[in-house]
Amino acid sequence: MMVSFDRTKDILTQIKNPELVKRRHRQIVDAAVQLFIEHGFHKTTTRQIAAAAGFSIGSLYEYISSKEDILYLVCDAIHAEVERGVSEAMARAAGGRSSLGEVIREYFLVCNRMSDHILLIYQETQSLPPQWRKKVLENEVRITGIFVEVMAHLISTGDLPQLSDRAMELMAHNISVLGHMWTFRSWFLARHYSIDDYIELQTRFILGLSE
Amino acid sequence: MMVSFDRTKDILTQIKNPELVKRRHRQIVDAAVQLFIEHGFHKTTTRQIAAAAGFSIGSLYEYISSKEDILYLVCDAIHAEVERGVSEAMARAAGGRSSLGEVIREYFLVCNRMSDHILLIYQETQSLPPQWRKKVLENEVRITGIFVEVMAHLISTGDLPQLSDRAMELMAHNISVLGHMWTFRSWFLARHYSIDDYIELQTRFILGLSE
DNA sequence: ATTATCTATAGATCTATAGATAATGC
DNA sequence: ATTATCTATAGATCTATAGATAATGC
Repeated sequence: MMVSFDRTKDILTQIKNPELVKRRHRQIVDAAVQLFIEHGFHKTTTRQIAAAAGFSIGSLYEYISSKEDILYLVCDAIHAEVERGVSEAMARAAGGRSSLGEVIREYFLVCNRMSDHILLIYQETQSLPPQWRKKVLENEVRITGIFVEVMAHLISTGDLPQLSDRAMELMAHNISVLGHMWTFRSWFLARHYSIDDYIELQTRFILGLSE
Repeated sequence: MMVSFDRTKDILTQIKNPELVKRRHRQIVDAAVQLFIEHGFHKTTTRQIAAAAGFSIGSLYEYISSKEDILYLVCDAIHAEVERGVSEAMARAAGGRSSLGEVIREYFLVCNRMSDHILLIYQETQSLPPQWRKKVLENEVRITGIFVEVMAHLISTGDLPQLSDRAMELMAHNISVLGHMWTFRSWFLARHYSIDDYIELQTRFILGLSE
């Protein structure tokens, strides 16, 4: 899956042409995502990344200044892609008479589609230097914030029962994490439930409906 | 926090005295848990582990045959400790007239107490060789299974509404993961909720009660 | 004699860079 | 002249083991 990218500005580089930097960063990210998913961050070497991106190890280091830079580019690109997916999904869900059920459905489908990428974030965020780990966690909060907004809107239109702000915020986190759960427990869940089963059962669970 | 241990049998060793092996393995685990929590598995060296455990690098390798062995011992010890905590908690919750609310409360308190350890499992399980990753994931299923049993019992006594087996199993996974969520989102949650707030709100959420 | 421990290091990486070469634009 | 790329390797680790030494039990 292609992941979008635009965090060039945070990374030091020797190269003058900004368009070129952008293109090379994209190549680096696309190569690294696949390798990290397959082997993990630590077992992937900078040489492998350079080779997969199609240039030499020397050139690679003209566009980044450390291996951690690559992980940051990767995490940020994944979040951008997830956020884009969620925003589009929200727009689609808001098309008809929007309901929380549809929002959950669209979001869980994004999680299903980007399963490997979300798992990667769970496993490797810790390997980032602190200042960048912080940025990556802020991305996570921003995505959760989308659900808060949707829920607040649904409450205002009466399509969702009244909730305190704190309960609503926690519910937004729950929705986020139950989406992620499909990715990090798929080794079990996917053997017992299809993604559609999962969505249906979890929607009932979240909305507090009995069967 | 001390973590218990009994997976000596899986690890090859040159040493004849089984009691000694057990004691050394425990030392290795106790040293490694702290180092892994602080620096992660990959950034911790075998020398650091040997030093923290109180013997030489040469001796360390008499008791294990690879660095991954240590990670396996650590993951297994953590699961044993969590499982012990959960079992005790279940026993306590079952003391009076047991309710799912009390079970959740006791379990979430275990997660709160073992926060760093649970986080470690989330981050480093991937670094295990496949056969041992499998064992670690089985541990996770076993712990979830405890909730399934409790819920089945509560349904049989009428203390919990009727549920299909699949819905019940998924609910057990949700309880597990929402407990873990307190550990891997504490960077956000702990700033807004105390553990008691968290338990109360999540209990309402899981039981499908309105406010 | 056997078992456990230690010291010293082989051997294998891997990241990051220096310096040489090629490509581009005036 | 300037910018981008490549090759070759310095320098720094780190895991795992070989061989020497100490401790234990008969």
